[in-house]
Amino acid sequence: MAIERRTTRQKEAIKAVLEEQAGPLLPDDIHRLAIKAVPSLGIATVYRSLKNLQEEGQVCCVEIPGQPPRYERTDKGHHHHFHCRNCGQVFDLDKCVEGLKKLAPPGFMVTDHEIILYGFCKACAG
Amino acid sequence: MAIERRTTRQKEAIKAVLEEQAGPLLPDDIHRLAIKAVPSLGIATVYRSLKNLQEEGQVCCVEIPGQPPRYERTDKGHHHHFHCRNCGQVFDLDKCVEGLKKLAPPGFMVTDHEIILYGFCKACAG
DNA sequence: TTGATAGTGATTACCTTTTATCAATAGCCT
DNA sequence: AGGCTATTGATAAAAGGTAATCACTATCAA
Repeated sequence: MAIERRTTRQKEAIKAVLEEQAGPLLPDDIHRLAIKAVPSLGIATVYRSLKNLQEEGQVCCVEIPGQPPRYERTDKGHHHHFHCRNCGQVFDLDKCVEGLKKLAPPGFMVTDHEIILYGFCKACAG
Repeated sequence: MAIERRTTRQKEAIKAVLEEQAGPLLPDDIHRLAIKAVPSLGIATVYRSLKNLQEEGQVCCVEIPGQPPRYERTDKGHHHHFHCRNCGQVFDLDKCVEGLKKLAPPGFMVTDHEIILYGFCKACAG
């Protein structure tokens, strides 16, 4: 049978951090934020929980080229990301664009896509 | 003074591979292809040459999320990439789309962007 | 042709992120 | 409350890609 899952303060804290946050977070960010609720929280537990949450489909992985994976809730629907070149933060973009499939050459089958905008966020551009 | 640069069979072979190839290549791909011209070619030389070519502006780095950097010539102009989920190859897409800057929230400054299509290339979809 | 030295190749070291280890702790069922 | 065992935290170690080392080779100016 499947392994019994127990509710722990650590897991709850990690889930809460992902719940509150708008954009995707690095494991280290999650650790830094969740440690406020559970000071003893270790980074290994963050990685373990993220793995479990991914398997359960509650969390997914967001990759910005050249950077380690970030994680966010899966319940946000189709969206893309903005990466600030100054502060490094990643923001969600809720809209998408049309005509992406037309970029592919004939014979190519497009199943999905990714758009990443780069620049300066409101705080860094101001 | 700057270090004197010498012409070698190794560098020429690496440049030739990048010249011929359509899409961006992994260091390992470059090695595998260039070794046909120079059988003794070591992987270290590939990394060294790529670094030099980047500094000289002849080559740039292309990153597909979750994958190690690939390299391609810089003389191809603005374009995007298609990543085949079956064979893993990366193809160039010469067109782009409009309205990308509109995806960013008010106050955000967009300097550049990246579009990556995923799916199956002609050979793998057929 | 020759000599100074940039370049090479095999290997090792490195760096960063992620996973494994393991004794100790803490959920949860009875 | 008691006991089984999932979970934790500190640490070591793995994994993957890249850079450093160093003795040897090869380029190129003289």
